[in-house]
Amino acid sequence: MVIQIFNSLTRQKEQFVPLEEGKVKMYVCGPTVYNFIHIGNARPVIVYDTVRRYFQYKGYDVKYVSNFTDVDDKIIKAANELGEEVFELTERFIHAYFEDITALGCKQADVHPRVTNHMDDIIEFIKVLVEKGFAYESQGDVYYRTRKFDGYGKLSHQSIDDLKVGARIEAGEKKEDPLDFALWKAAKPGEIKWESPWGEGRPGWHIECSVMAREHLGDTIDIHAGGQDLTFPHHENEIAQSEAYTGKTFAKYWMHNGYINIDNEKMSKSLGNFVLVNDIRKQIDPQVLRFFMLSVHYRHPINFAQDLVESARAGLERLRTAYSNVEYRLNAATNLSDNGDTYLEKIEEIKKFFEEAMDDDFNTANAISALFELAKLANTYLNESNTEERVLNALLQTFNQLGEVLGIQFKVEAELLDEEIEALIEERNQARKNRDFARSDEIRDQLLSMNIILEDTRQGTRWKRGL
RNA sequence: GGCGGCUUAGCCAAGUGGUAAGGCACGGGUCUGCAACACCCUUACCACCGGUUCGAAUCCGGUAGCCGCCUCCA
Repeated sequence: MVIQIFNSLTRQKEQFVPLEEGKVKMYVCGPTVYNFIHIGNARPVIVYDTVRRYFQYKGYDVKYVSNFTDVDDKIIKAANELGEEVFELTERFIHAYFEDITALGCKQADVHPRVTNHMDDIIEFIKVLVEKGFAYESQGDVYYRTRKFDGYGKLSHQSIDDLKVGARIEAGEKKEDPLDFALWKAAKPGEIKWESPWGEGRPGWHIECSVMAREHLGDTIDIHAGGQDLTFPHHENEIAQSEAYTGKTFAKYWMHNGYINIDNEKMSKSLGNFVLVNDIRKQIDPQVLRFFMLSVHYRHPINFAQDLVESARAGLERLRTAYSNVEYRLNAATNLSDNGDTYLEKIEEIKKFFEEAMDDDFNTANAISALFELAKLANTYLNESNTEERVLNALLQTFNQLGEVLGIQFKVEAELLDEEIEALIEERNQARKNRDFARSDEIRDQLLSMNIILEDTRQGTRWKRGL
């Protein structure tokens, strides 16, 4: 099957055809590193990590690039407020970023380019745009001449004149046209700065992505992705810069994920309802957060609320329980059943359903429903009196394969109980044999208070930790 | 004003022409010493109005409500 991607550029689902057979070149706009990331920043990281994982599952060789914006106004402001050097601040939050996304089950990109490491490339790029007449210098700033670029507005589907209506016109404007945007900004006294043909300064916000995408992935890339809010102006401007520079298509497919609301309200500074990944992942299992995010289609808004996360938690727990129950049964497989093939076929059907869901514009909500089907199948199988290792193994393997695509682990690391707890379980089983249920219930409650949940089965007493 | 999105059961959420996946919660049942896990059963006037069609949650038109973007920083 072929993957269909909803392309923001055409506003349609399109078949994914790679530029180069078997390869995918992806660029995902990364964070401006002046603070810890919040869950709104985390959504694209999780979503596109999953996209990447699915391409890999399908056998593609993916080159995944995601930048760090490590110099910009917000960073300079934060550094000033904290009395910290810009590079110290950014280094600190880049480190924190990796910690956060790793906890969320996201792999690092193949390349994490930083603006400050590409200053020469950026200056060179701007120079070419000036030479070609797509940019002009004005009092130490350099601006992009949007009127000069024919396709301006094609991503946000706005005509340049409509855009102009909304554009701010400010006094003392150094731009020729209000729609023009800065490629290079002259440094103000005391600000971090780099030498350039236009004087000391630093790059504008949009130019970095054009430069770094080209540097690491080439003139044309397969997929360029980011949050919906980046469509305009950021991505529109990237297209203008890159296509003016190369004369080629910048990105074939544009993907944009929806926003996150907090308790049905927009996350905003004024409301003070920012949820930092660094805080929330200490309260909620980050795997639950990831599972929660993937339970909604990536292009739709998602509402972050305690009861909804709790419901996701319960769902993930159901999947994990099914997984560990299959594992537990592996020790008691009789290999006597005669309906193993039927189950193996059903597993294949579920896998197919999963793939069809993911092929259809990465419909993770449906993909997750396939996992619930798998759990139900596993549970039904475990109710059979005879089970075969090959079926149990196929169930576990499928859980693992599909979980790998979503970045969700069902397997809980094997853990040895202390002798004390083992002894308690043993004591309880003795008590049960002796029909001393008062004592056995007492022990069960005692273990429960240690977050150890006991489940009695025909094959013995199994235990798990609460999620 | 321009462009776009959303409205499906108590809650969440799939579903773009053939009378509604899945999850959470609730209720009933089976299993269990009791539980837990699990399984079975039950639960939908698809915002509203009109149209196209043999047939629409799905297409078209309209209405209502909610939401996003329309250039950072100064």
